[in-house]
Amino acid sequence: MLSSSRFVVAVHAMSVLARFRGKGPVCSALVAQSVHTNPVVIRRLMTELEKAHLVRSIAGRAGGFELNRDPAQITLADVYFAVEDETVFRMHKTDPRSQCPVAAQLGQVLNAPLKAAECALHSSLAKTSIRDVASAIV
Amino acid sequence: MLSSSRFVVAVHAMSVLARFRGKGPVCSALVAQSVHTNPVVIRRLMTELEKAHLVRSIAGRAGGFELNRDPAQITLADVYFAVEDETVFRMHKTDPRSQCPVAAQLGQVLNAPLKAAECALHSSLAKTSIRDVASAIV
DNA sequence: ATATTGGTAACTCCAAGAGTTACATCGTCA
DNA sequence: TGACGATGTAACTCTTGGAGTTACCAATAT
Repeated sequence: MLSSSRFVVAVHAMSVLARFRGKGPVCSALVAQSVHTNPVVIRRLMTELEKAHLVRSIAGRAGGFELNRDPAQITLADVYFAVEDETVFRMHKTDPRSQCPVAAQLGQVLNAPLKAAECALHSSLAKTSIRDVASAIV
Repeated sequence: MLSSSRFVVAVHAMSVLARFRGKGPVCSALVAQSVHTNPVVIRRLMTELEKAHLVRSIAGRAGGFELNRDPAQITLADVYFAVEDETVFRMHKTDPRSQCPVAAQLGQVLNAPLKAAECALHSSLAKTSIRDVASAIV
């Protein structure tokens, strides 16, 4: 499985937005300070979250980012799959015409169980919402 | 989530070993040919699988690798966690003394749901054995 | 003895994330 | 309407980690 810290950072950012909900947009610099990173990194993440309709951006002066839905309606699964576009399992190159039947057929054989595992991960992450996370923070 | 192709390659190698089970050890060069990689890469992987007691190595001439258990008793979860030692989710650095309560507490708050998700992944992968994989290959 | 195999160190190569700087663009507000 | 403060994004560097490769030592069957 390939993992960066993108997912956790995205959850972090979404939690900040949740806590500022109703108080106007939050600028990337403020989120970046909390995450302890660069504003551009946050904006790039936000671009992906916006594509997934989880946040919206407001341009211009006094602009920033807001959650695009009730935080109770945004789950960790939503965030995960918005930001980690790769599939969970990375295949190596297999040659379907290989002499070795394992090399030739492994991809197809693993397809179902790996999909199932990805589904299980999704279901588990879907049980926790951004509201759950944000409200657990004092 | 951080993913390399290590997991899938390990399953590939284990499947090859399963098919040669009872016919003596399989050398790294043969596995490497099937996986289409370098024998050293296979040996390095095998070292990790051996630490997890999934395979054993036989040194010297006519040596190689064998499964260390009945392939029906080795699951994809065993292989996954033998080879992807990282936890599934990578945290960013958080400062517990941060002014921002999100930064200070996020790690602790996410701990349980992320553990649960990792568990769910484990359970799903545990449903498929190396025997299942190997026997699905003609 | 010798040939063949694993074990492992040391190095290079490559890809991807993260960080940074710079700048165009947008929209508010004085 | 003009300036300011924000996003959007390109371009670049730095770092990290996996993968590939070469080389050589240790082990062991023949």
